[in-house]
Amino acid sequence: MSMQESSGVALWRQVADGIERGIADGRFAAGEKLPGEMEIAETYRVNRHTVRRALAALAERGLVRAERGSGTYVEAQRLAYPLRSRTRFSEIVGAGGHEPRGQLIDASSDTANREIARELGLKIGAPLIRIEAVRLADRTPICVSTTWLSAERFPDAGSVFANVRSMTKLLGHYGVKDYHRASTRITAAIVDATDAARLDLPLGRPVLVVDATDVDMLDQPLVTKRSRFAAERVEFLVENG
Amino acid sequence: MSMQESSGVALWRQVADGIERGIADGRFAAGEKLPGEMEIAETYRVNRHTVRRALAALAERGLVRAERGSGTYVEAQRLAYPLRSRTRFSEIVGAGGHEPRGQLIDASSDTANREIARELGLKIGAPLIRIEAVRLADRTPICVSTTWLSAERFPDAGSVFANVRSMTKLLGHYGVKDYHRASTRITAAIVDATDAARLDLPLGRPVLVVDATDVDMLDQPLVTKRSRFAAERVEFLVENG
DNA sequence: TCAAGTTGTCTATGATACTAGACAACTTGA
DNA sequence: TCAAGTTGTCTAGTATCATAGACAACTTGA
Repeated sequence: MSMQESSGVALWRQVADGIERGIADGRFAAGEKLPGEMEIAETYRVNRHTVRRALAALAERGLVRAERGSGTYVEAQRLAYPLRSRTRFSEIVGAGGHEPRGQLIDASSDTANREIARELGLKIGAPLIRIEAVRLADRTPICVSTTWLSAERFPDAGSVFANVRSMTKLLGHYGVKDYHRASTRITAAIVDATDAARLDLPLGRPVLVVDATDVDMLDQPLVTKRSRFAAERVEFLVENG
Repeated sequence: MSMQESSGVALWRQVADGIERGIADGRFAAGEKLPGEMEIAETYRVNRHTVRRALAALAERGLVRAERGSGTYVEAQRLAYPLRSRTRFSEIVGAGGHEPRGQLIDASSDTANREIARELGLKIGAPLIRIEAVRLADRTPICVSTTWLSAERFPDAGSVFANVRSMTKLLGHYGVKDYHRASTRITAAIVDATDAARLDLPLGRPVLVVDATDVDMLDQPLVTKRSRFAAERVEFLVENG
């Protein structure tokens, strides 16, 4: 069968636009499996290779993700993550209509190096508790963070976090009613092997690395942490002014 | 120079869209000459042939018209031609901001065939006056019409029309103060050679063929006519309700 | 009448788009 | 373990897109 008209818009682009419209208007929900390439080819009356071209274009933009042997899936919308003074993972994720989850990976003892000592207002070598945790929205890992707290001020913080699975609740357990972000530094890197496994992320993908320190209402440092966000799953929003 | 990106939209289409936008927002006024093909090619950084492809697409849609040796011109906006009970060419054209003109081509005697006799309420073979006229907006021919009137009721109508060049005025000359459209039938056809010359239209172009009969306030038939409109120059508006 | 500038048409070449078929690699569920 | 279904990757052929150059046909204005 021949082209009926030369519209000046490539077939693969027409297919890609059609699928994108389907995603935008919810006909294909986030995380859902698209029809097979063959089926798409039939509905649009084009060759399977043309469909693959369309899907490749969508994949490059992060709208879909192909899994060999399984299917092509609609990528979850990037989580909008506003960077405000008051930054609570659970609140941000909940506001996005997702269920926030936290999962303890490891809690151990550590001692303050110079940077952490400066951030927390402690002496170098001061006893610390280091908490490794992964935080998820619904079932999707969003970030892994390494959090350091003073072992003197927050004794046994590791087992407390294992129970409450939320930094906000952990601090509340120690009588901290409120806290806010004192400083935030953002860089990017390639995910390392251990983080890749924890984030369920292929090797080679970029992560957003966030170094942050939270303080209480008297500006006393509470915790400092380094979080690694799967770049393709979040979008930081900086609020100016 | 190579393509900077594969957008899935053909270059000629991008050029065509750009020019069309220019026409739509008035950067290229109706009747105005577009830049030369070479100049357009330079501004869009494409080959002249690519520009020609774009212009051909626009010409096919009637937006521009190429004149060999001279240039490519923006076609006049299609004349909005409402089809109402009260249909006066001069009023419609005047309302569009154009100067209505009429030009007598031929006036001759005729006799009523069955159709015309029925439309005008005459007997078959009744004497008629047949007027061939072309009607223009500014200097652009819009339509040619063949009008039949009863020779008994409108004696010498041909020479009267030659003077007043308006059907409304002609009827007024015979004491008809007002009239309105009784019936309108619309079809389409390909322009014939004589009409093509009168409309200044290339052969092969479509025309809208309108058969209409006007009656006076007592519903007595006055004139019946067949008009051929250059399809690319008008746009009939049917007002519902 | 002539020169400059315009659109129209031809040939040619390379890049890209689309189709077609085959098979490999992988996942899933029975 | 196996069969069915999925995506990934080849090769190949045809059509369209885009570029390039040359010249014809025509219009315009000096």
